[in-house]
Amino acid sequence: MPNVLDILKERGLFDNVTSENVQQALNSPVTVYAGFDPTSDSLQVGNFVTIMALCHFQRCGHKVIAVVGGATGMIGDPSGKTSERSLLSIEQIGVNQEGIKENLSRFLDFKHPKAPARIVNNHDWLGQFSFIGFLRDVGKHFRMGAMLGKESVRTRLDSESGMSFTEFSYQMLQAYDFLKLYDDLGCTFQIGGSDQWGNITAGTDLIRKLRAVEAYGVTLPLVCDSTGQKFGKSAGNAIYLDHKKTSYYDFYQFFVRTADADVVRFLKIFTFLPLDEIRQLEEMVVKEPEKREAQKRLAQEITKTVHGENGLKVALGASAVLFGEEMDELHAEDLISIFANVPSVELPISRIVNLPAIDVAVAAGLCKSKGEARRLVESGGLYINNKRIDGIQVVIKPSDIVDNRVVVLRSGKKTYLLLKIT
RNA sequence: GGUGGGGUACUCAAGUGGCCAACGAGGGCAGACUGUAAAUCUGCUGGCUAACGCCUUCGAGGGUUCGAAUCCUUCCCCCACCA
Repeated sequence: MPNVLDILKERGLFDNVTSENVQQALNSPVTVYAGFDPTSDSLQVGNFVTIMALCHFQRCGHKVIAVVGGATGMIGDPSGKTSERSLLSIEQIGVNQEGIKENLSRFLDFKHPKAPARIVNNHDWLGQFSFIGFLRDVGKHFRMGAMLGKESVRTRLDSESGMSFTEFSYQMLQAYDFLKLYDDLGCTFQIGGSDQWGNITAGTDLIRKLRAVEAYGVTLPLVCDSTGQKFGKSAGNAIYLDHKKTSYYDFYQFFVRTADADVVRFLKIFTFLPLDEIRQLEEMVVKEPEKREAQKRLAQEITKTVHGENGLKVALGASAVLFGEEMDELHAEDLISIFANVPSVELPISRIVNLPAIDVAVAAGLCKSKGEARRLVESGGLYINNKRIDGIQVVIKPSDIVDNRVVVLRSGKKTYLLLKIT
């Protein structure tokens, strides 16, 4: 059995460990957990690093647990945040938790005969506590000095915005999660982003103190692109795993647009491709960067994992057309299938024909306001059926509606939206 | 509880009675160039309007004034020190 730590290291998924004994401890099967915040009903590609790491653990024969932070999500982790976040309702967290379960099932094997992955919700145990009970049973074991020394606490205390007691308490909750998982499921490992260091060590400390057992933590790098931006955002919007939130096409395209400087690193982190194969792709980036073979491969691999063969097919089809020929000879059927499950809006014909293009762009949601639509046209960035609109007075003609059924709206080079006539 | 500092658009940050829809930077959007890359250059970046212009916005409310983000007042919130 390969040591998972070696794999993490060679794939650029390793940041730090809490103990020198980690490598050795991983020579035999262990139980490992990672937490996921239920801030949305779908995970984002920003969660990939943690997900991939969990996958590698499972592939190496370890038991993996995904913890949905149903309770901690109601508090808000201050780590890596500059300001306190708003609290989520219990109902919303329930909805989000279901979505996250579904997302993870695409990566982790929950039916593995020997070591099936499992998902638990920390609200199941943290929700049981009374305030007094928690302070007596858990809070008693925490020292102020250690808590105040945490990076996440110090940065916030030094900042303008300060920190509430609620957030300050977060580390105790996460530490208790770890303890609980150790007691109930024999979990001795926690993985998380490098910003989780303080929370993870809070847990290993608590377990050592109360159970006289060494528990371990492995932190993963915070993945940024070559411009220093945190990985996973496109135009400020997160890329979600749920195709209703991020279409197959947009998902695929997000990865196709990876910069040359990042693509090899991302292949290692976000795919299971053998390193030999990645090296070959690396050569192609150097020799024929304009072909974008590595980027395409990256996008294909990830899209296939997340959305399956079918999702990939849709994304490839759409990409081929939209970055290929004119769409004059295409019919409504083609367009609808190309745009299957991608951003599309239905409008009655009365809100389209003979109306200014800018009004339609707003009605379809391509632009937020008429002013924005006007500016878009003035800068030459609005297209109807891939033809540039060259004046704010241009109206949509009946002939612009392909087969009387659809209109393709486009903003800039790559933002497409299909308008269906009802 | 006391004293002092602060709350400005997506973010940071100027502005301290009219020239402020509000300097500047970042971010974002669009255009050019290109390889659906990077870098660079250009325009835009509260709402409505073809436009003149009108409307809403500077923590919240009230007030002074011909006129306030700017002055007064009450309240809320944050930071620092003291208790």
